[in-house]
This record gives sequence, C-alpha cells and structure tokens, in this order.
Amino acid sequence: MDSARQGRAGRDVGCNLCSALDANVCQSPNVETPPPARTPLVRQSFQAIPGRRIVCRGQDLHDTLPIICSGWAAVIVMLSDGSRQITSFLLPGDMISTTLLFESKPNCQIEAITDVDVRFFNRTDLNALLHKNPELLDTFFKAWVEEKSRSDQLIVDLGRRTADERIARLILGLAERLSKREMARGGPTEFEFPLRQHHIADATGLTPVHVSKVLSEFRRNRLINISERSITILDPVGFDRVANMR
Amino acid sequence: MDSARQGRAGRDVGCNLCSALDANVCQSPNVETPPPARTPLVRQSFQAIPGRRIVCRGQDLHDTLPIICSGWAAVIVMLSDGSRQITSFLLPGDMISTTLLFESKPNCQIEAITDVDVRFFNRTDLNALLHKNPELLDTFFKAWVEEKSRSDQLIVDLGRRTADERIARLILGLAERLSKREMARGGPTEFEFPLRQHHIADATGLTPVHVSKVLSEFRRNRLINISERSITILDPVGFDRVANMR
DNA sequence: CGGTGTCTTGAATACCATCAAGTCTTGTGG
DNA sequence: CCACAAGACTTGATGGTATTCAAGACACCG
Repeated sequence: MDSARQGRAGRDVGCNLCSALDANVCQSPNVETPPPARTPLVRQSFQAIPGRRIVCRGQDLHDTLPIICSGWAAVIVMLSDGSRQITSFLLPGDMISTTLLFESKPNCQIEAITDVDVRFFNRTDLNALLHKNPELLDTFFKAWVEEKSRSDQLIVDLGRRTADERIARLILGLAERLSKREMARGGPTEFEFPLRQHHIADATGLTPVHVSKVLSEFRRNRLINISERSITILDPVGFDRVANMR
Repeated sequence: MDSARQGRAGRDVGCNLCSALDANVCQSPNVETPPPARTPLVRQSFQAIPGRRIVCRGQDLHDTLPIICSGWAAVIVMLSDGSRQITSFLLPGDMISTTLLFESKPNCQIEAITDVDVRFFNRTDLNALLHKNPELLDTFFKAWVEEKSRSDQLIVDLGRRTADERIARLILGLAERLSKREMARGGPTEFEFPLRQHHIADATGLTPVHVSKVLSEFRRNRLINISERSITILDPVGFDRVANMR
C-alpha cells in the first residue's frame, strides 16, 4: 500500500533537523542517537493522527509545544466565509509554531495532511529547562529565524508574484526543506508530494480551479510531473526560471 | 512646520511599549522613568535619520538590534524588477526584527517614512545579559509573539482578502497600534498618518493607482478622511464592517 | 452501487493592473 | 519671488489574470 510506504518513510527520517533532538529532550527519537548524558525532565506525550484530521485548534494549545515527528501537516487560518489560508506547511521536526514556547493562542488550526505523529512537549518544563540552561536557547533561535524567514517570503510571494511563480516557489521551497531532511526519493529531483491541489490553492491564495490550470501548463511544458503522491522536477533550470522571474 | 510638530510629537511618546525600556537597558528614554536600579551594560548608539532615507540594509545589520525611538519606518523587500513588498511598518518602540536578537541577515531594507530616531543596541551585550538574566527573555518573547501575529495576519490578508478589506485592515491595524502608544490625535479616531499611497500599495500588494481609487471610494462613502498627513475615521462601525467582511 | 472527493476543462465575469493624461503640491535654484 | 522639475494624487479607458459557475471524468470507499 502507498500509505504504508509513506508511513515507514516518515518513521525513518526527519528527526535530523528537530529542535527537540538537538536540545536532547526527546525521549524516543526515530533516529539513532548517542544516549543522553543526563535525561532532561521535560514531560511529553505522543499521538498518532490520521490524515485529514484536525491535530489541534489554536485555543486547544494549553500548555504544550507540539512537534511533528513524521508526516505532513498544515497551519490554517479559517475565515468566516469558509475560505482558508495556509500560513505554513509542517514537516517532520517542525514545531507547530515557535511562539508556543511561551504563551500564545494563535487563531489557527493544525490539520494533518498525511498520517502524522506528533509529540507534545510540556511548555512549563521546557521553559524551566531553558531558564536553567540558556545555551539551549540557540536551538530554538534557529527555528525562530527559519520560521520568520519563510513567513516573510510568503508575504512577498502573495503580495507581488503571479500564480505561476507562487506555485513554482511553493514546490521548490518544499523540495529544499525535504532535501535538508534527506527525504528525497531516488534522485535529488523526486520527492514525496502528498498535497492536494486545494492545499496548494490555500497556501498560494488561489482557487483550486486555477491551480489545476497552472499545474497542467507546467506539465504541458515538461517542467514537472506529479503522480502517485510524488513529484518530479523534470526541468530544474526551466522550473527555477519560472519561480524567479523577478 | 509640520515636520517640526511631528518631530516633537515623536519625541514625547512611543517609548511606553518599548522592549528596551521594559528591559531597562535604554540609556536615555524619551519618557520619564524611575532611574535604573543597576545600569545594565549594553552598548548602544543613537542616530537621527531624515524621512525617505534608507535606515539600513539587511546586510548592514552587523551586530546590533535597532529599535525605533520616534517616527515611522518600513521593512521592505525589493524584487529584481523594481517591485517592492512592505512586510511591516515600524512605530516607536518597535524592534526592526526580533530575529536580530541573534544572528540573521534578512533580505530586506529599512526605510524611514518620517524623520526617524533609531537606537542601535549591541547584540553581543544583549545576549550576554539575556544569558545572565533569563527572566528578561519574557520581554522579548512578547515582542516576538506580537511580530508573528501581525505577520500571519498579513499573510491571510494578502492571500484571501480584496483590496478594500486589505486597505481598511491596514489602517485599522495601524490605528490600534498607535492607540496603544497613546499616539492618537484629538479623539480616539484621529491619527497621524504619514504614509504615502505608494506605501499603502507596497504593503497591500496593490498598485498606487488602485489604492487611490479605493481611498476615493472610502471618502465618497464618508468612511474616512485623510488630509494633512492625518487620518480620521468618520464612521468606525461602517469602516469596521469593510475590514471584516469575512 | 451510489456517494464523496479530486481533478479537468470551458465560458462568462470580476477584480485589479496597465497605460495615459492631467491636476496639484512640494522642493529647488536662479 | 518666480520658473521649473519632480513627486503625489486623480481619473478614465483598456487589458490581463484569476475567479466563479458549470459540467463531466475518474478514483476510492463504505
């Protein structure tokens, strides 16, 4: 089964960029690591969530910092007329939001795209640990800077770029993040791609109909190929040109 | 002169929300405060920058965290074809970006909108202080959460709202931030408003021409009035409805 | 088997951009 | 103080990009 392969793939990788692993507070990481010198006391719970399910709403985030251990998820802001905006895709090792290190009730919800494993770290314990070992801050600063950078990029894309550019840049951005996690498939231009077109639409501020038309155009020009929840960049140079037209 | 009045107004207010004041590291705040119990050692320099001038580019941010002391500035991302996206407006007390607490070379530039006073805090000293007094973190966490929240809001606005909504929300967002700084003029619905229409365009992802048309429409409907670098919200209820149509 | 979710395609429409011309203000140097 | 240039704003005409509406193909699942 396709989902079984995805599941295993998700289990085996992704931790290498995880802040919790970096900070040595994860109790059972998926990758091999040297045994922790001293076991840090950060309470945590683990949850497996099937695809398309809501992981949590902004109001539910009581006192934990959740981190994705495997699978893909999306941070979504809902508007009263039913339209949605995805502000961020979450890959293995990503915190739902770095602001959750402190208190913060974001007005959003997290949806699982694929089956997802999530680990919830106790915020109070994390903060106590942080105040005791300020050098741990650097781990979270890195995630913070990365989050901010992607967020600014998205603002520019939505404000000043065409549909073609937005979609190409979304795909390339995800490809780069997957590469860093060593989650490429086969060659360096083939990746797991579980997004539905409506996910792309919600992330790029477009309609699903128009996303379909743009992707068809990409295929017609032999830039990319999408099938079997997988994407191949056939013409990296040409596709990069589409993504960086200005 | 108008600019002279703006200058004085800027000198007298705005510090009340400043993180540097909150953390007690500012050497000469504009507002009255109790004398610091112990003078913390954070080197800092001060610079007055005339309107329309570039405050600094992303690459220039060597080892300081700059904070706006008075006046308005904008964080701008430039694209190679000359188009621009404003990711954030900076008001008195705002850090240019919380990510500058650490190292981070943002791909943007800061432009003064009005005459601006900026204080540059030494990052190394700030970090040292932070590692010694972890309770100071809360001050910066607050700024971080605020920055993230506004950034997410902008993503939703650019992705899923019409020109009318975007512009109304921009104005209301600024009005709210000015209120918190006690920078309202006369009543609670009148504010300093030094933005040019091209600033609004660059912030909302629209063209200056279309911004002009939308603002004219707002005026025709007696929702707002803009004149003399000042804005009055004539119909708060109606204007709010425009800003929150979904 | 019907139901649901996903994707595709075409036609009509809406929203905003682009182009262009003109007014008015602001600043500058003679 | 005036002439001139540059910037800021307005308004109308035209065009392009993306939305909306609609219908149908296809796969998957209970």
